[in-house]
Amino acid sequence: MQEKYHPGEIERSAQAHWDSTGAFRAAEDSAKPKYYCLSMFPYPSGKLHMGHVRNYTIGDMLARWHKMRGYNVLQPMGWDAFGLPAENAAIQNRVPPAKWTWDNIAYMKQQLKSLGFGLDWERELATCKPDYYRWNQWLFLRMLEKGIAYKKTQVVNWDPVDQTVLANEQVIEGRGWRTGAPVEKREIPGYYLAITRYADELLDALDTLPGWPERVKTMQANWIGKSFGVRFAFPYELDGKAEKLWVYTTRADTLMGVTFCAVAAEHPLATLAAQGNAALAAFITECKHGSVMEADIATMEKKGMPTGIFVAHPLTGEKVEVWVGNYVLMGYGEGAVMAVPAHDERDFAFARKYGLPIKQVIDVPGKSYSLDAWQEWYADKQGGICINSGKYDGLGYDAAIDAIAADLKAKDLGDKQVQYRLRDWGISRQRYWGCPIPLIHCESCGTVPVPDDQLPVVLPEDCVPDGSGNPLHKRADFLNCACPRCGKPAKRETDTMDTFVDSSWYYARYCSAGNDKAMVDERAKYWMPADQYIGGIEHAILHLLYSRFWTKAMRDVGLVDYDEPFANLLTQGMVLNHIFSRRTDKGGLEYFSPEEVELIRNESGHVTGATSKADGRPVDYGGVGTMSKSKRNGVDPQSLIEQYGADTARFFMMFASPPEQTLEWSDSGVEGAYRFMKRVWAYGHAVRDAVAGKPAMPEKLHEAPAATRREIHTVLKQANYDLAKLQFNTVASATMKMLNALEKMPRDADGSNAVAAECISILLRLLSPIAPHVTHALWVELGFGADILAAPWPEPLEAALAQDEIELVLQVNGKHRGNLRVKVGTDRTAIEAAALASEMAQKFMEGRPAKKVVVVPGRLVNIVA
RNA sequence: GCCGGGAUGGCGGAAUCGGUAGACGCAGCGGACUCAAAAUCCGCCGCCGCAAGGUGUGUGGGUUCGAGUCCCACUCCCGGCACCA
Repeated sequence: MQEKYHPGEIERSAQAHWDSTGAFRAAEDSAKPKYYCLSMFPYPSGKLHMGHVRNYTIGDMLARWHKMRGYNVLQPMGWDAFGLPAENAAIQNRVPPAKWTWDNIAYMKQQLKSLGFGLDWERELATCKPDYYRWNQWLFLRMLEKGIAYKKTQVVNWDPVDQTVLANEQVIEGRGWRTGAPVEKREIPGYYLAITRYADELLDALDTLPGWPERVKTMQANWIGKSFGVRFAFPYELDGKAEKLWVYTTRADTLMGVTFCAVAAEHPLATLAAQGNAALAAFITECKHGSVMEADIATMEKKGMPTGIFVAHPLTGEKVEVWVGNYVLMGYGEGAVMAVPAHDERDFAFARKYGLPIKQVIDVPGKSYSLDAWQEWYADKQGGICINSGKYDGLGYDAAIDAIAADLKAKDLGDKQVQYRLRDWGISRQRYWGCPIPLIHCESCGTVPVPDDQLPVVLPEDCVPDGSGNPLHKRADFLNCACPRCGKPAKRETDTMDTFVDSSWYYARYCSAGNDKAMVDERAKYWMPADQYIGGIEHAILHLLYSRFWTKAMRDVGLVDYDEPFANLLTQGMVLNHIFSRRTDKGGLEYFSPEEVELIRNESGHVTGATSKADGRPVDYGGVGTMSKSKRNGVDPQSLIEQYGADTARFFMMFASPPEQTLEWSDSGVEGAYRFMKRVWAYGHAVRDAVAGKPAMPEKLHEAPAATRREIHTVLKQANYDLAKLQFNTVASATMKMLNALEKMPRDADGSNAVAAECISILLRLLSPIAPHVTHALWVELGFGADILAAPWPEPLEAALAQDEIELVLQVNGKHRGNLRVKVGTDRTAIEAAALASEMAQKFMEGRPAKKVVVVPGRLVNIVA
């Protein structure tokens, strides 16, 4: 064994040991309690980035910690292998997405191995493999049978130049990213999953997840957005026939303040009014431009135009004009809203812009209403009472809604209704690199499901998309088939599934690896639900909600017997880096990686801009943002691993900040982690002979070794507390504190060898989940055993922690003035007396008598003078 | 815009229940070793001040013997917003 620290050799040898002993192969038949440690699988974008290193180091840390605490641990890994970046790479390099994806997987797998993660590779999966995605297709067909999957129209971003559907990400300021052409909204048919049927269960079951962060549960609850309101109609006549314009509101108490209604551009009333009204037709066309993203819609200028159509107020019969508003969405609610400008901020702004009447119907005592500016209280539900509302005057929020809903019901014009913000999950994608939707279109039989025995519908792997639509349209061998019902020639569906489908159940498939007869089997019942799920906070809503829904759907098909997939959730913060971009000639956006630019900083060191190293011209600085392939701001950990080794990379990543916190990337500081690894290695060698003698701990230790031992056990106690909180940065710093203390301990006093032996064994075990290679090598070298993974997790000893004096903080009037040493167990009166008698207290009391003395046991004394 | 989160030295961060603000590192400064450099080791290190001391946790208020921590109002930054994953 070498005295100098060579991480490359140490790490190769430790990894070879784990491989040859099958250290991380998980078996179901263990008497130990199981611990399923699951990290979100990566998209194979090419190389690992720092977010992956952070994610998987956290997971590996938890897995190894639990293994040493006696759990039967499963930690699998796989690939979220379908998706848009593979098509983008194909457009750029003319390489089939399949080849690009498999090459990336091979490279990233080798990177994961070099980081020493304790993964069970025998359960590896990739969602782009037919033996995986056939089960997406199979369950989709079950959902179709149960009516959970159904067809309706969806609104998509349409690039009129490339003649293709764009992802939201591909729309930049309302234009196509490649063509720069203004994007249009287009309605096309697609398949939906009725997640809203599970809305109540998805909401209520959040209470059964104590191991989930409150913030994630709050976000999901708000996303589901259960509201109690009133669905009612404004009656009107059309060609002599009675019609109704339906709307939904949570503010029925303000119904008497309605001064107009607004409908979406796609609403039938808008279409009707546009006939013979060229201006309105033009406005409706204008509304159909722009992106479908909610953020864009919410921030764009609110515009509207009257239709000339009037409906009747359901209670007063007064005429109310219908407007078309660009902010009303057809796909949400009824595609129409009532407008109460006096008590809704958006309606208020809209009414003021177009000179529409504003009628105050809610009053809060002590406040005065003014049309000059919107005030927060106008929308207050709690303190207000109805005014200008006829028979409802004087009623509060709840009473008014009850009365108004009852009157609407009596007129058969509406009733109370529970509504959700959550919408059904549209899973159709007009893209090539995804799981084919297993349907066949037959001229005689219509849409026919592919029979189970013909699954999977295999995606051809040799297509190369060119940016102008789905290449499957040109693949005769894929497209043409026989109708399963009548046998006549038919066409396959070319839409593929949203990749969120793939990631909604992969964790259950790890547990049933290799089964070609069933989606999941008995083994899933052993391992699921996952005891710990770890992944980025950016998945707080969509991926986690879809997975919860998919689990319930699988349960209802009888595949699994659990209700929720993830018992405990750790949402790691994003790893951020600077973003640089430049507008292309066509109006698209080109990103620059941080290595390709020279930074411009202001006096305080903040980045304000940059220039390209290639051409010297300025690039736009977009602030910091999450590391992503598309923004080209990811940092490849490979150079770190090569230069310093995996242990340093892992240690630094854990040390840098607590897991849940956002981390702005900077590689200064890696040196410190590397220095620490070298010091651990050197200290191990320095005490090797002392430890080899297996020195016994004496009954009575000398003062110096006793103090060192107390410090190590105190730090260990804190570290174990921090581990339970999943606060790994202070666990890393605890190992540094331990080494500092051990290095300072004089090695000649009686018992110092025994303390060194005990404490280095504690240090190595505490450090092993973070830096498993160096600790594995030293554990063996120092003769503690053949495998540190088999060693028990260290616990602090009470005997080592005992002390007879403690130091209290002495304050005068709340200001820290000194310290006070007292024997353990000194009573309050004696502490007060000692405090008052102390020199510092006398000095700062300046002769004033003590009005009060606050004693916090074990902590401080505060004299109020 | 809406929903969720965050802000502490030059930098990353620590401070468990409201009780010594800045643990542990990075950077910096001074020193030792060296022909020299690297590596390593020792010391200093929030700001103002010679010192005593004062001051300090994004901003402004409040509660308390005592506030980074609790309350109110605000600013900026990050994540999500349903076709990035």
